[in-house]
Amino acid sequence: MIKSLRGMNDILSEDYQRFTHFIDTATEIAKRYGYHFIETPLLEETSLFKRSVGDSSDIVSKEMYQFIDKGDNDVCLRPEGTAGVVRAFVQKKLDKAGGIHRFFYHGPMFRYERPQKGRLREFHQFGVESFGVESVYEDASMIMMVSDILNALGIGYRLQLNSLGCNECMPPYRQNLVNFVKSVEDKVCDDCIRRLDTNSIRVLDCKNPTCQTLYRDAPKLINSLCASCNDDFNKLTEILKENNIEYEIDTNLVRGLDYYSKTAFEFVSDNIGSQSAIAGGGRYDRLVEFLDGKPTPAVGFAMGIERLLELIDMPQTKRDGYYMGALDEEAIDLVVKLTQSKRKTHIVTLDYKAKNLQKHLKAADKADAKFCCVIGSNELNNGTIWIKNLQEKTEEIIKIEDF
RNA sequence: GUGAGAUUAGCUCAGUUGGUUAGAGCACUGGUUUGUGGUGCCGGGGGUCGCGGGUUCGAAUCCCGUAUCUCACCCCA
Repeated sequence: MIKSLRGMNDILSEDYQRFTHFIDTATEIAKRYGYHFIETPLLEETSLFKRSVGDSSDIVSKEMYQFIDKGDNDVCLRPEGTAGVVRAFVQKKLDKAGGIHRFFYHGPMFRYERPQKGRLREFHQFGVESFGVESVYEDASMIMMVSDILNALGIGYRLQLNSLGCNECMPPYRQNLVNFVKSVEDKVCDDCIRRLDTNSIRVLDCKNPTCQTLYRDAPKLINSLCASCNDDFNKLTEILKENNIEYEIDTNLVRGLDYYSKTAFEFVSDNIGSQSAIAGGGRYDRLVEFLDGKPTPAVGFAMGIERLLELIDMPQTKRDGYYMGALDEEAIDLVVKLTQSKRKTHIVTLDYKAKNLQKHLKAADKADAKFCCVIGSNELNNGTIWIKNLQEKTEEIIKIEDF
C-alpha cells in the first residue's frame, strides 16, 4: 500500500469541517480589518528564503524541501508565507505605487522536520501582511485582529510581547549580550555556544535551567532600546491596555526569523503540548528593501492552523436538508426525479434501493437530514409524498406538485 | 539530527509463562417486529497480528533490522 509521506496528512470529514470553519472565521475578520486575499506560489526560488528568512535560521539551513528543477533552477517549497508575499509586493511594483497595502493568505507550508504534536512537514498557515504603515497603531490593530480571531473561535491564549529594537539599538545590544554570554561561557550549554555564532539573541530563549539562571543577569533588550523604539513600545502597550487586550512582556521573546525588528509578539496556548505558539508575528521594516524594493514599513503575523484546530469549539452541527427514499421498487424513478429538482436548492441524500420505513428513517437519521421523505405504493396511487421532520418529530403528507 | 514509547478487524483495544481454527465493543451489512428513526431481537462479512530477517517442533508473543505513529529535545506557526 502506498502511504502518504512522513509528516503529511489528509484532511477530511470532521477535520475538514474544523479547517473550513477556521478559514471562514479568520477570513471574515481579516476583511473587516481591510485585508485582501493574496495567493502566491508554493514553489519559489531558493534564494528568496535565504535572503529573507536568513541563512542562520534552521528553517533555511536544514529544513527546506529544496531541489534543482528541469530548467536548472534552484527552487524550494515555501517554508513560510511572508517572503512570497513581499516578493509579490515588490514584483507588482506596489512599493513604488505607494500607499497602504494589506494582504491575507492561507495555504500549505513545508519544513523537513521530525514530526510531533503540533508539528508536521506539510502544515497550514493563515497570515496577514501590512505594507506602508509606519505607525505603531498598525502593530496594535494587528494584535487586536488576532485576538478577535481567537476569541471568535473560542480559543484561550496568552499574549507575549517584546521589542526587538531597530538597526540603531539592536546591534550594540547584541554585542553586549554576546560579551555577557562569553563571560560565562564555561557554564552554558552547547546549544547556546552554537547559537552565539548563528542567532545570538536566541540564547535568551534557551530552555536549559542552568542557562536560564545565568541569563537572569544578562542585559535586557527592553532596557537597551533607543528613544524611538522605546516610545513605540510604550505606545503599543498603552493602546492594548486602552482596548482591554491583556499581555505579558517577555523580554526573552525573540522571533526565529531574521527579518523582524521592533514589535514582536506571540500568542501561546497552554493546552496543546510543547509546541505552544499558535500565532506569531511582528514588524519587519527592512525586509522589502532586502528584497530589492523601495524601503517600506511592514508588519505581519502567521498562525499555525493545525495547532489551532484542536482548540476550536465547533458550533453544534444541526440537522439539515432532505433524505429521499422509496418503499417500493415502482417508486424509485419518481424519487430520483424529485431528488434531482430538490437538489437545485437543498442538500439531499438519496437512497437508490427500496426499503421499509424503519430502514429509511434510520438512514435519514444517520445522514443528519432534517426531513425524511418517502414514497410507497399508497403515495404513488394518490400522487403524494410522506414527509417526517426528524427534529420536531412531526409528519405530513403533501401533493407531489407542492413538494 | 538526538532520545523514549508504541504498531493486532474500518475505529478503540484484549490476547494469560511462545502451543490447536487470533477475540470484544463500536462501525458496516442481512433478516425480523406486516409503514415510524436516533434507544429492540437474531445473524453475517471483515485480520498473511506494520514490513523483512532470525531463534524454535511451534512466534501476535522472544531477538535483530527497518518503516510509520506518538511524545520530548533542537527549531518554529
